[in-house]
Amino acid sequence: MDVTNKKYSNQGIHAIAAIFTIENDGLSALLIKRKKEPYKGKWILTGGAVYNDETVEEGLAREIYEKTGLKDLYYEQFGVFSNPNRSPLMRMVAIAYIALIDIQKVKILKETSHTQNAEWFNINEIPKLGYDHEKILNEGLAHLKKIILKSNIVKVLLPDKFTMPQLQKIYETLLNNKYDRRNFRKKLLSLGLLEETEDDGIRKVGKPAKYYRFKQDIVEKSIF
Amino acid sequence: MDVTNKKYSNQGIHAIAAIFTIENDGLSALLIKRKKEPYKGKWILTGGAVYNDETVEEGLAREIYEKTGLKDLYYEQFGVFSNPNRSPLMRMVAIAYIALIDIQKVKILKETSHTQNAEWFNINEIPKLGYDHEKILNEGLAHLKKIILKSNIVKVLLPDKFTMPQLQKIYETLLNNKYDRRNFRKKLLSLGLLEETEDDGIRKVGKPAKYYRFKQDIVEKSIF
DNA sequence: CCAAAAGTGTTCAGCCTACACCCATGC
DNA sequence: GCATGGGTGTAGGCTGAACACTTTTGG
Repeated sequence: MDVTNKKYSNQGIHAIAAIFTIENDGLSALLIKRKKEPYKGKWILTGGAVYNDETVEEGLAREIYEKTGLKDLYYEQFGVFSNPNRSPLMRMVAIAYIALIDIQKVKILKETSHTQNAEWFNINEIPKLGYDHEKILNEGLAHLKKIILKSNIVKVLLPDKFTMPQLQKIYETLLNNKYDRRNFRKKLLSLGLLEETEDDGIRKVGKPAKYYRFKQDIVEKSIF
Repeated sequence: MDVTNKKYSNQGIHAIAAIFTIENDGLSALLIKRKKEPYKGKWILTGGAVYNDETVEEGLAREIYEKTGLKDLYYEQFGVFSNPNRSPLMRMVAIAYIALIDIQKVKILKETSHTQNAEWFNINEIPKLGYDHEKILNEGLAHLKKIILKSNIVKVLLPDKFTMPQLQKIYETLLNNKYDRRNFRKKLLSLGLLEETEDDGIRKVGKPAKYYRFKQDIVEKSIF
């Protein structure tokens, strides 16, 4: 192709992630407060321009680490946003991902991280966002709800060991639904993805729950 | 962002489609014979660089029309290929789509089109492809097989009116499976997506089949 | 011993699977 | 009238939904 042709020059790629986690009070998304124009002072999703020598996913991981201190997230590409005017300075095509992380990993990091400008927002309390990020976040959320049904992706939102009630709560939060305790347990165990593991010794009120873990990594399998 | 920073300069976007149709002898993909270096003489998928003033999907539709004469296909984005060396002249990120079209529309076009370099290949007889297009085609095919289960996407592979056996054959081809005629009919009718329509008058051997059409456009609904 | 939370089993309905015979047409 | 291809119904097994009581712990 003709490298100097004006039709193609000055294009760039944005890698952008809607980062989600589950907190006690439900699903949360991570937002960054922008420090520079354009959209100075606005909340936006995490991401940025991809360098020439990295894949889009490498660029995304780098941007997330630089801006939030988080790493080793689970990523999944779900869309492309390419309105020619979506970014004011030059033509940028956004490649959009959802990224998922277990809240416990976030908590461990929080004490040492450079997250002064990053904050978790409950999904029902998202402010207005800069760029086209509101659209990206909404489509990312829809994608998350879809994939939660079709694989054991919840694995990445949970600690290594977890109880049935914890697992059930995540499905109920994400799918905005209630399930019968007995049926839920039967269903999840029948999928053959879980194995029982030993108690973690922490005692709370009530009968202690059994602990489980996922036998294998992410697998495509219809959950509901 | 800094528009002149070397880290970001000289990037471009490829929109690339694995175009599929159903012919009598099964699923076929459209390939283009490349006329220039690099990969001169090799078969590749349809696509090309996106202009500054168009969305990726607009660029894709334009490229497909320029190179094959086809238009009004159904598109669905399924992946991003961004190995920094995937294209020799400059850094190009490929945004990959599947595109689907009814073979009858292709036949009508064929007589007048500029498709000297485009040819349909049965999916089991694909030659070696240039660039990373073999990988893109394989992942596109996997995507197609997935979505066929979850929506009435077959609509775009069929003429407006079709018979149950025609419909069944498409599912069997794509899913590489056999279904019982009675159960297939029951299942498809129970989804409520089809309505009976009048015969097209064309007579062949055997008892004439009833004709159906889809009541509405593409809908997400689990088919199997 | 009381409150809190988790574990457990059975019944019913709807759906999927397997399966064989009759019917309308062209030649 | 025969060959070709399409249409149709039923019985059994499986899966998902509804539902209430018992068990273990902390205080």
